[in-house]
Amino acid sequence: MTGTRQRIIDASATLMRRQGYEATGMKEIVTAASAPFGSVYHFFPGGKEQLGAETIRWSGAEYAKLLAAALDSSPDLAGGVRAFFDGAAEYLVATGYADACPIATIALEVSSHSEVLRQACAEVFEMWANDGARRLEAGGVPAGAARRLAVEMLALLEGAFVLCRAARDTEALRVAADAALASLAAALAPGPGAAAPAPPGSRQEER
Amino acid sequence: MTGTRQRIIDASATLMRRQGYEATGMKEIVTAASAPFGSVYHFFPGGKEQLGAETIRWSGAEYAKLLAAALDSSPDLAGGVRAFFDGAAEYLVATGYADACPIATIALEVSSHSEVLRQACAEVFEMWANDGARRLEAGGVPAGAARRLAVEMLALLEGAFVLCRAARDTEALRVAADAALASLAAALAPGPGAAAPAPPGSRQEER
DNA sequence: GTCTATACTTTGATAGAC
DNA sequence: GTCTATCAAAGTATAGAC
Repeated sequence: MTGTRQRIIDASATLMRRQGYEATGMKEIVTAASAPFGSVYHFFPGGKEQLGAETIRWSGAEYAKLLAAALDSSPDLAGGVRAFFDGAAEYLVATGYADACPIATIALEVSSHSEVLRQACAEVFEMWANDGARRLEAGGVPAGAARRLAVEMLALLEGAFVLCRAARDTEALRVAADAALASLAAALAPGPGAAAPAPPGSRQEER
Repeated sequence: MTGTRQRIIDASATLMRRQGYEATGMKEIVTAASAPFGSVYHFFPGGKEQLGAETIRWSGAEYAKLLAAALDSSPDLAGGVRAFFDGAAEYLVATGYADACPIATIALEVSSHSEVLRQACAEVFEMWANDGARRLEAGGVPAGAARRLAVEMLALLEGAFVLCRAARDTEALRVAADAALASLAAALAPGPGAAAPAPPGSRQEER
């Protein structure tokens, strides 16, 4: 049995992921969490902003686990990256194009409005980029290129989410996945200009 | 002297670009537009949703002009792409990381809430992708790769905007620009595996 | 600590004088 | 067509009984 406090965060995360921060009301959250209205101010005396900050950090940690699981699902890096993008697209379609990045909507909404929430989003993005860079480096990407490639992949993912949700179509995610894999292959190649051998089992695109 | 109606759209575009759709109030808009409150319902009988839709379409068309101007500023494609990303980063910093994509925040907010607004955003993104693909093709990118490359660049741009606004840092935009130029160079290369000659005057990165 | 009732503010929207 | 006054509803937040 999960506690009331965590149920509130769960409900907040689900609603804010789909609707954003501004459109999600405190009453809506406690209703979805099956909690009395007063509870939210008992557990989060800082009000909506505190709840928002905790929602962002919790969602960010959960999504990092998802990323790790996808990368672990394949022996080679390319397969893991492909699995993550494929899984994101599948989930997006399954939820009627509602559930993409758990914090991107909030990030854009609050960046110029709440320093507390903006920073919480920044920390989550930074954690994802760091985690990604470490995994890339462990998989053979040169140290000097790992961070750059991780940020590139994250930007491709986030941008594709924006386009896919608006279009109700997965084209952008498929394009982003191919682009991410092509950049990965280039980074894994021994030298610039030389063609990288395609890892076995990966659907390598040529560019 | 611009009309009241256009002044309202201007104000709406500026505010929604920075704060999004939900956080921007009708009263805030008419105040910024120096218009009486009743005017907004005189010109936009459909209320906030109609004003939002017109704001999205107008902002989208304006941004398309900006894209065209950047691409026209350089004789070669790579220089134009570089100019656009550089200009976006410069403007972002100049506005205190407030002004990035004019419609991305709205797109994420309303995608699961208003079909009218979602479609308006989808049409704008589609127009940008189409414009981009045509320019790429005119610049020498093979017909089969132009659309894919345009969508990739758009995703890189949108994703970088999300990351840059949250981090208050231009790293992601710089990474996205390099990635876009690398993909462009690969698409312009005569055959896969062969190195593309760097166009004169462009700051070509090797990967 | 759980829950209800309510205070106060702001929202989108309308009516109607001019 | 311009502008003011106002409405009903929803927003966040608080007080206080239990």
